[in-house]
Amino acid sequence: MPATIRDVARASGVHISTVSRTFSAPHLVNPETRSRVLACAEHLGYRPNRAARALITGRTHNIGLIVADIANPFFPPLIKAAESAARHRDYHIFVTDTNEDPAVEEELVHALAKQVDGVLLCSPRMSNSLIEQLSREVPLVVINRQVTGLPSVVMDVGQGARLAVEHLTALGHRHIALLGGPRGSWTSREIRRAATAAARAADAELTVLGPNQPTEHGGTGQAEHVLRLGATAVLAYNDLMAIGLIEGLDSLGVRVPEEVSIVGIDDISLSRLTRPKLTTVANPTGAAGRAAVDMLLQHGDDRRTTAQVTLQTELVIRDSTGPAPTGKPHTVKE
Amino acid sequence: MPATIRDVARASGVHISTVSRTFSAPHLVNPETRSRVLACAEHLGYRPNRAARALITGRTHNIGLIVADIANPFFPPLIKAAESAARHRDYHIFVTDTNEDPAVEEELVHALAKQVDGVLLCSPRMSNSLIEQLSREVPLVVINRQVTGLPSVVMDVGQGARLAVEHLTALGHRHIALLGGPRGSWTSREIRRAATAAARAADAELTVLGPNQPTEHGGTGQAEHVLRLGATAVLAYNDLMAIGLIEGLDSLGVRVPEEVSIVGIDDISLSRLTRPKLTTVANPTGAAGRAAVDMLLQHGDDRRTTAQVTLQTELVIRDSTGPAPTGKPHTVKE
DNA sequence: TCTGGGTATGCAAAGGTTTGCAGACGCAAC
DNA sequence: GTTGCGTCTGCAAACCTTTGCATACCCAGA
Repeated sequence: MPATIRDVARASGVHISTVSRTFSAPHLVNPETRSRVLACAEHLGYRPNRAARALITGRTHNIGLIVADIANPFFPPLIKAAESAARHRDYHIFVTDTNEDPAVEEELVHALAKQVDGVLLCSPRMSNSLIEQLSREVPLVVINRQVTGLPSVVMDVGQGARLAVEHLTALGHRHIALLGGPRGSWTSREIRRAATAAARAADAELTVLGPNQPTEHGGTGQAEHVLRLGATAVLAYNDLMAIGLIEGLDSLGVRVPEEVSIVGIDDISLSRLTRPKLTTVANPTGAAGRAAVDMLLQHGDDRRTTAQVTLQTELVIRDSTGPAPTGKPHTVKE
Repeated sequence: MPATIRDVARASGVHISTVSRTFSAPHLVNPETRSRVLACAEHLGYRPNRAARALITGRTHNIGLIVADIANPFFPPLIKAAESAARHRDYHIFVTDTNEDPAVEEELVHALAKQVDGVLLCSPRMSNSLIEQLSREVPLVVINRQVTGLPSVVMDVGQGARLAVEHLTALGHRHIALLGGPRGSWTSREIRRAATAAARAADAELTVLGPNQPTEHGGTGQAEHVLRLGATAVLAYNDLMAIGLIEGLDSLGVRVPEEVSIVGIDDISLSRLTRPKLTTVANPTGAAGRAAVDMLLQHGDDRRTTAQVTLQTELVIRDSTGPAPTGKPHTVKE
């Protein structure tokens, strides 16, 4: 039903190669012929079949972007920035969601390969070795993870975690709980590493809780646990969990930050809307999305580039952190 | 570099057609041969090129999903439901974002055509005639809009708006402001139509403000306007705007719902997190996503099906609405 | 021994496009 | 009247698969 290059050639009385050139190398065809061809194409509603073109040129002008959970407000700004960067270079971004499932991740890379010129793997949950293996199938740029031999963009979440812990210890907190992220998360390991070191340096106790689902619910569910632990401050893997934790504590009658201080990570827009407003580590997600697209596209087919970009993070102090409570710790109501 | 069907054929000593059948019609090939071919394929890391396959079968097993703004929490549940429905039928969803720009919308349809078996057009901002025209290029299912001759899935937002207005008038509100959505939105027009009718029926006054950006910011910006108007209740185009409006009123020192009642639309998860919790019209976004995928896939190539599905909405009463204030209306602080 | 049927494989066209090469043509210079 | 060059266009191969048809073979039945 849709018109092909052959239809246009027939209608305008030229060979298909001339039609092809009219679109992809206009300077090679006589202006008169060109306008005739264009008129016929217009009239027939012809559009080059991008799949067929890609088959021969090897370029699809598409980029795949795989994220762990599109419902997590952390991702949309990154996605939008990537889309904007791609659009400027005449590329399109196809976003897919893995539901935090490593198996789906792998399958999506396979599905995208050959339909895109490269894949941005955002917060992958699968193993490094699998990622390396997949990178032989399609060019990969990894975001929120470092994989040796592969180009990557990470935010310096270790530094952020350190700043957060220092902020809390400076407020007098001696026992901090860390709400870990999901299994397989590089970021979660980094946070843990840095937070542990920072706590030790300040001679404070740090207890790791997890792994947890990186959602509001994952935070809510740990509220009781945090209280039982007797921690007076919590660093959460992300803002969503921090917000969930605030909710959970609230419904247990515990006030934030008077009784428990909470720090999130990401600085999603939502963190400015909650009460109290969330103290959090700001991640430059937009810059990360742009950088990833740049890295993928910059070096054409030259896959040897394995630059690793690290973006700075920043502690944003709002209302969910305060001085450690004096007196004895709260108790869980039975 | 990546292995093709030819490499596998050479390695296993059979014709390429046998390799092809090993993957797409295994029962047609001798078990012995099959396992030999599979071993070679495995060893070479061969994966069928989906683009090439699509070229000949005409099926890509991909579905495009175009949304107006991926950062709007309204969409992710819909996206996830669509993905899940698609996955069950061995399809993949490619999501793209238009930044609320009709021109980008059109371009994306063109880009997706031939790379997908159909496109789910979600909350389109372009004209009906353009949509019809594009539907000749690739099968389309429209969500959140009715276009004659095209399959569509809409939520009965008119009913929702009516319920909301009735709720407000029952609370004694005589002057309601309606925060309209973006230009080109079918939903916005429906809401306006239904709200106007419902207000007239209750003998209340309804003032339409807009068009507005369907974001938090779009709501914040209208706070002063609403006050100046003297309206005691507001129905917003979506929850994001409602939340923005609450913020805006809050910073003007106006209390919700004591002085102004606010109703949103969508019931995004965020609406349960704000203070006060938002009264809103719940949209069955998940069901809409699933229904759209079903409609697209159900009828194979039979494009004549133009079923129009309407899903029910529901008013969820929370804490942002209350009795109309007695006494004189508030005044804008200068 | 011949026929018939079933199974496994090969052959080649097809799908829509790009692109290196070669041919056609016109024109200027010698 | 050649030669040579430049511009435009056609030819056909190539990209990687799938699939209808033909072929080859084996085995059973008569």
